[in-house]
Amino acid sequence: MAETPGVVRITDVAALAGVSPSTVSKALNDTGSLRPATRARVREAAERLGFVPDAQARSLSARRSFTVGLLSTDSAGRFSLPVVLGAENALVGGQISALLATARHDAVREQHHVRSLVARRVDGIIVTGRTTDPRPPIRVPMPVVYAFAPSQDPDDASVVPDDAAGMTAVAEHLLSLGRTRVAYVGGRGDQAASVQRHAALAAALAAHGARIVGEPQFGEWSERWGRLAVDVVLGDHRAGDPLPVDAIVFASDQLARGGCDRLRDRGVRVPEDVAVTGYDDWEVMALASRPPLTTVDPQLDRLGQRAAELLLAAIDGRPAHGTELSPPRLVVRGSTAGDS
Amino acid sequence: MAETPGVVRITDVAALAGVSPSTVSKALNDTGSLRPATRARVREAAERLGFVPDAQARSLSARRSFTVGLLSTDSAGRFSLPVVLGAENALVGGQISALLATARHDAVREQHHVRSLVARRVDGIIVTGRTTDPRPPIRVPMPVVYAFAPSQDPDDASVVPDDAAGMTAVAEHLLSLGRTRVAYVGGRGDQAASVQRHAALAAALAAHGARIVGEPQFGEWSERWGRLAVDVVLGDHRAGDPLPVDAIVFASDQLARGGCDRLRDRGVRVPEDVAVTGYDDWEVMALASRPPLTTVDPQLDRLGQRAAELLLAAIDGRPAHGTELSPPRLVVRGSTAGDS
DNA sequence: TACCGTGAGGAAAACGGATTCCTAGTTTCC
DNA sequence: GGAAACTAGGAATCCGTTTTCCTCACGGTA
Repeated sequence: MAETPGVVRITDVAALAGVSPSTVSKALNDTGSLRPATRARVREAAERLGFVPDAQARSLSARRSFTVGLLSTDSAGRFSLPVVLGAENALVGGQISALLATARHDAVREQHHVRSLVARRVDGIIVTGRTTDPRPPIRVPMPVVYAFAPSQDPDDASVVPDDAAGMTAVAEHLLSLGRTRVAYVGGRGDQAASVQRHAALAAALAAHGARIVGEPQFGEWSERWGRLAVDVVLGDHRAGDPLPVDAIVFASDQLARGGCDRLRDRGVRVPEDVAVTGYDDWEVMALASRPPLTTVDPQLDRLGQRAAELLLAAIDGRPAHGTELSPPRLVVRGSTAGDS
Repeated sequence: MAETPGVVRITDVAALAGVSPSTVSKALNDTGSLRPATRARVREAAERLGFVPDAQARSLSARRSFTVGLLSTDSAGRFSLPVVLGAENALVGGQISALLATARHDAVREQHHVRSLVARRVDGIIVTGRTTDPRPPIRVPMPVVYAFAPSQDPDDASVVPDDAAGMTAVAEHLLSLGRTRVAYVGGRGDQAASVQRHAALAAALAAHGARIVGEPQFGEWSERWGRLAVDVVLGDHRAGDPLPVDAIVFASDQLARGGCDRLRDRGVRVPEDVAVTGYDDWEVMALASRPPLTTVDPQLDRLGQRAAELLLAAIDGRPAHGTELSPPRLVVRGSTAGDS
């Protein structure tokens, strides 16, 4: 093959600067001892030619690939996508490239992807999942950080959203508005997100002498269930009667949006009669809801970023252990406060 | 460095199969002349060990990296995500890995990513965008396929959703239901998706002797605008009066959902009085709408897959030129048909 | 002036594992 | 029994950057 056009090699830079390739390498990597003038001349030549060192050749001597794998069990990506993007973004800063591997919830495919990443000698892997339920660890000869879905092995490095902090913020927000009769509506009862959020809400309310009204309601993660759950919570309440609750905490924005719709249908005013909160800050839901939802933004991009930081540190020989919580952010909108 | 544990090399397979590395290579690549029995034995050994050839070493002799870049201008990814996933999926089949590069709508960052991909000697690049509006081409010394957002250069290989086909299907569906007084509500008037869909709808209706009632309405891609647009379309219509339209075609599911909500608020029955259609088949919108939306699924995963196929062909020396249309699929639900 | 230390830059080896000639050994068929 | 065809191994090859020596020149010191 003739030399590929458009690709600039270190020898081209060397020729333009009138030095040897090794000098170029030293100049660009700030190693060796060179006269400042030479260094500058080489730098300028590299700049002029738009030289970017060949990553493959680079990894040859460096014995690392400057590449990490992003393994996602969740191809649909409602949650893992922001995590992946956050991670990718943080990696770019460190001159690291991201290999995408989506396994669409299929163990065989995942195994295949893992092998492929190992074959490519990635420096590390970030594993994300579809839910916050702990997942089986992968066994690979390089550092791994689990993001969003933690590893079942508590010694592995994981970063998960701090749902307890999120729900505590919700509870304190509601209490500060004087709401004390709070109902909880979750999604699937077999998932950590439903259960943990309930537990955190109950604990936060209890800490201020309040508690959840009635049983927590579990169903599915859909607007439909949000609507139905409102009927369950309100029971046979009729317009004019005193309401059994003055706030409903939903475990997702979808649920909360369905809830708002149903409350409106039944003539219950939000937030005057009943305050409503969601979770996730999925803007397309939270903003389209009437009224817009007070919710918790889990800041998944930051979570992904943090996972990338931990992975880079591990690659650098400073591995982390255990599960780290990534802080959420309360977003107050019209469904609890009257101002919008 | 001692041999990294967990990494299976060709020598390991060779040892297990009791042959030499070169024999393993020939067996797995179907080259050279080997006894079928030997081939089978090697294959089994490779299978047992989970051998995946080191991509770097492979690229040494093959003079290609077996890696392609997925350059996305759209980090949020409502549309580019399915495209990227579809592409990634198609690539995996060809033993190709996907390097993710998201540029979040920033030319400088994009340039940086492009350089990085070139430095990694990717075999090709798939470029996706946030909208279907044509985008400036990138200049790189390897094949490029533009997916979703076509290149401004008509000679470049692009794959875009066939909105005309989608809207034609919508028009024919409505006409088959006897609806002839059709209004159109688009999103942003400066975007191709809004404008082209309108043109296609108008043309399809005209082909059957019908035409769009009133002016096309353009606004923004939100449920809010969908609601407002209904008021514009219905004008000062009051319950009981004959309606000015018997169908409203919205350019997105979000718009259509807002439209349905507003129609219901005003006492107009969907689909009995007015049929409603959306676009995108964004399930979280289309299914949560009351009634569920008849819509067009652009099948973006297939589009991404097709882009990957074209790229692989181009890498293989058979480049494509011009823009290819990727077929959509009409999804009929309760907002036009009564059955659900 | 001779010697040594040091700074600057070049030459060449190392990096890595799959691939691919080329050749030797083995079978098969007249 | 010999020649052709087949099978499989040995060793060179692939790539561009990094890194390790080395050399050479220069200046300071004895």
